[in-house]
Amino acid sequence: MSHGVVQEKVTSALLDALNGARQKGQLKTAAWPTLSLDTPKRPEWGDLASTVAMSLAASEQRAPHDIAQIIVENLPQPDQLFERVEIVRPGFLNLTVKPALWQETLREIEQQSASYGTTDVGKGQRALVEYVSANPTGPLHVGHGRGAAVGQAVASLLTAVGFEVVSEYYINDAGRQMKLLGTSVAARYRELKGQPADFPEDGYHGAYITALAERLTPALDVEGGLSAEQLEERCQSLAYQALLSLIREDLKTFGIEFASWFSEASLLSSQAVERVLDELKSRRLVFEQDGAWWFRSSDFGDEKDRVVKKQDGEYTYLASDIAYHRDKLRRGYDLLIDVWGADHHGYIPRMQAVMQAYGHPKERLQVVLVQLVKLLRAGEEVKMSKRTGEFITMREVIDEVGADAAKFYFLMRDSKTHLEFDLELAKQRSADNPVYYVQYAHARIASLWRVAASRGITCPPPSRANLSLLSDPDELGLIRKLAAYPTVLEAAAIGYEPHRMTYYLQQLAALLHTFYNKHRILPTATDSEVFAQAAPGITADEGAKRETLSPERTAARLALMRGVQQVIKNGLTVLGISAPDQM
RNA sequence: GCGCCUGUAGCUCAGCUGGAUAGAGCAUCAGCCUCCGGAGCUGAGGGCCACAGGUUCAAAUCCUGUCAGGCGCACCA
Repeated sequence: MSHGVVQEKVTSALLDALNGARQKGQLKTAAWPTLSLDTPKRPEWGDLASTVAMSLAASEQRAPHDIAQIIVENLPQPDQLFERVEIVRPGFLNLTVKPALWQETLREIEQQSASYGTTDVGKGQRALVEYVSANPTGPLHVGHGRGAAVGQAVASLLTAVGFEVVSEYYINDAGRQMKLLGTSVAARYRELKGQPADFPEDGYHGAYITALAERLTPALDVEGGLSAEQLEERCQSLAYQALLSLIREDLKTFGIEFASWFSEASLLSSQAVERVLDELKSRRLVFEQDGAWWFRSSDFGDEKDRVVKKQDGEYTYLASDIAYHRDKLRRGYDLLIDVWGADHHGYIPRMQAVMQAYGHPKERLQVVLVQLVKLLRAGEEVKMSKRTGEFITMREVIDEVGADAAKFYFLMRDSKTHLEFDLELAKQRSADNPVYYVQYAHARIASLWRVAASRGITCPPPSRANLSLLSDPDELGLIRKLAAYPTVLEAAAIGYEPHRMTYYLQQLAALLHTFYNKHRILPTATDSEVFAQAAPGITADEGAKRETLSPERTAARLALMRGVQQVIKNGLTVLGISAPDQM
C-alpha cells in the first residue's frame, strides 16, 4: 500500500529538506507544490528528477538554482539515499539513488506480491461504475466490447487504488425500443407462418430477429391463436429475456461479470420516476410549459432546458435517467462513473445538472467516453451497417481473436480516440501483436522456474538472495521500471485511462526481452563445470553471452525475474487479462 | 451556426497533466540462434508536434484565433 520504497523515501527526504529550510528561514513558501518525481529521459540526468525548485521560483522570488541549492543542503543524510545529487541548468534536481535502495523494491514486491502497486488514495470511497448498459434489443457489437473492456478496467483500477467499487449494468427494458423489439419479432413470426406481416419501418432488421422468431415459435404457437396485441407483448417479453441472457453470456465469455443489474422498468413500476419529478417540481426545478414538463437544466450550465414529460404524457429517457442517477446517489456512492459511447457526449451537461440539482458538485458524475472502433481485417475495413442490421458482434470478435487479445486491443488506446482494430493482427502470435509480446514475457519467466527445477537449481526467495549483485545498468533499469509501477497504476486509475497500463506493460516486457536476450539467468548446461567451480564475478564485456554465473548471481537474477513476473501479472490482472505460464 | 473530441515519423499511436536534445510499434533497410522458449533481440534511416499569435525561467502540453476530420445539437433512445 504505497508508491514504492524508493518513491516514498525520496519524496519524504525532499519534503524534510523543504520543511527544514523553511524552519531556518531559507524558504518562505507556505504550501509546497505536490512533489512528483520524473524519470529523466537521459541516464546522465540521474534516476529521478524533481522540478520543485523551478516551480517554487515564483513564490520564493529567487532563482531556481539557488532554491535547488538550499534543498540539497537541507537533505537529511543524503549519503544514505543518494549516489549523486546534481543541480542542472535552470534548476533541475537530478537524483541518482543508491542501488541498494532500488534493490529493496524487489523485496517489497515479494512481500506484497499480488497487492504490489495498490494504494489507498481512494480512501475507501464508494464508487459506482456503470458500463455497457446496451439495450437488450440485440447482441452486443464491437463497440460494446470496447466499452466493456474499458468499464471493467476502470472499475478494477479504482479498486486497486483504494475505492470500494460496484459495477452495474443499466437495462433499458422500458419504452419504445422494447416495444419495437416486440413488433419486429412478431412480424418475423407471422412471416414464418405465411401470414401477412408488415414489418415496422424502424424495426430491428437483423437476421438475429428472424432466428429469434424461429426459436420462439413453439412458445408462440398457442391453441386458438393470440390477438395481435397479445402476440406482440409475448414476443417482446420472450425476446427481451432471450437477448438479455445472451448479453450476459457474451459478457461472461469476455470475462466480465456485473455485481448489479438495474432495470429501468423497475423505476417506472415503483413510481420512482413520478416521485422524483414531483419532488423536483415542488423545488421548481421542473416546470410545465406547452403541455410538457421541463427540467431546468440551464440553471446548472446546460445550454437549454430539457423535456422530461412529453405532451402525450410519456416520460422521456431523461426522466428515467434522472430517477436512476438519483437512486445511485441515494445508495450512497461518492463517485458515479458512467461509461458512454462518445456520440452521447452532448448528454453530459444535463446529467451533471442532475448532480447539481441534488446539491452535489457536478464532478461527482464522471463520464468516460469511448470512441468508435474501426474494425479491420488485414488492413481492409470491415463495413458495418446499423440500418440493415449487419454488424460484427462482440462475440464474433472474441471467438476469433480470444478474450485476452480483444481486451488488450480495446485498452491499448486512449478510450476517447478512435481505435483501429485489425482482426488479423490481433490473431497473430508474433512481436507484431502486443498482447502476446507481454504475455510471452510472463511465460518466458515462468519457464525459467521449470528449467531451474529440472536442473535442480534452487531459487531462494528475493529476501534471501544477495540483491546487491544486481548492479548492472540493465538490471537496475529493470528494477526502476518495476518501481514505477505503483505510480503508473495510480495515474491510470485517477485519470480513468487504462491505456497507460497497456503501454507500461509493453515497455516492461520490452526491457525483459532485451535483458533476457543479453544476459543469462540460469547457467548453461555446458557451463556446469564452470558453475561448479563457482567462479567469482563475471566476464561481461562485449561477449555478454559468455558471462559466467556464480550461484549467487543466478539467485539474484532469479529474484529480479520474480519481481518482473509479479508486476506483469499484476498489471494484466488489473486489466482483466490472463498471465499464462505457458503459451 | 453553436458545442464536445481529435490533429505528433510513411501507417497506428504514446508523451507521466508545464520541464531538459521528441518516444514506441508497424512498414523499410542491415544484422543476431551449439546455449534459460527466435511468439525473441541489436542497429540504421525517418519530425516545422496542423497553422498563426499569446502566457513564462520553460509549451507537443495552457489561452486565443484559423484550417482539417469525427461526433453531437429532439416533446428519439
